[in-house]
Amino acid sequence: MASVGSKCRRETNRIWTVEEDQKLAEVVRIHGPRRWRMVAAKAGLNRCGNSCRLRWMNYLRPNIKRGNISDQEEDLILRLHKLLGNRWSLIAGRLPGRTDNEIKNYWNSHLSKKIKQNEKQKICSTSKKNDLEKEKAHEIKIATKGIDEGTSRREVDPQCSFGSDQLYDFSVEEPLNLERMSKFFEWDETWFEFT
DNA sequence: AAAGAGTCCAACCGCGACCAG
DNA sequence: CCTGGTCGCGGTTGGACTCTT
Repeated sequence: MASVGSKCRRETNRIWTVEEDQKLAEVVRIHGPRRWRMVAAKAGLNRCGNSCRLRWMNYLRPNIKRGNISDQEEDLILRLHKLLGNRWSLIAGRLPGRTDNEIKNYWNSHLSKKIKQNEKQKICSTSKKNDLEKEKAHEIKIATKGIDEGTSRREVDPQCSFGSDQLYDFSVEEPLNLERMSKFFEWDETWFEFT
C-alpha cells in the first residue's frame, strides 16, 4: 500500500512558515487543491503531499473560521457526535468554516472531559434508567446503521436511498444556520425518546 | 522566580478506500 | 483481477504555552 502518509518521513511537527504558506497557496491557486505530491514538488517545499493537503485544509483554505467555538456550535458538536460518533469530517461538514482537526481537538481537550464528568454523575442513577439508556442507544444504533454503511469513506452508495450527508446536510443552508440545526436536533431527540 | 505538571492545538502517521492503467 | 498512485480519515504526538506549587 503506497500512501502519501506512509511515505512521508517524520517531520517532527515542523511549523509552517509564512513563506511556505505563500508558496503553497500560489501553487494551489494555479493547479487546484489536488495531486498533493505534485503540488508539494511544484511549490519546492521540503514537505510531503499529505502535509501540504493538511496545511491547506486546516489553515489556508478560504472561509476557514478561526477562534473560539460558540455555545451553539458546541451544542451542535455534542449532538452530532452522539449520532455519528468520531466521524469528525462529517461533523465538520455540518459546521461551516470549521475543520475536522479543529473539532477533533476541541472534543479531545474540552468535550470529552465534560462528558466524563456527566457520566460520573449518571452512575448514581437507577438501574431502570440504565436499561432505558441501553434501549435508547440500541435505537440510535439501528437508526444510524444506514449512515455507517452508506458513508464508509467517500461517496454515499448511489444505490442507497440516502446517506448521512443527505440526511443531515445543512451545507446547502445559509452559512451557519445553527438555529435551524438546533431545531432539527430537538426534533430528532424527541423522536428517539418517543420510539 | 523557578520548575514541574497540565493543557491545547498544529502537524504527522498509518491505514483503508478509490481509481486509473 | 492486480498494482501502484492518490486521497481522506481518525488517532497520535511534539512542543509551546499556561497554571500551580
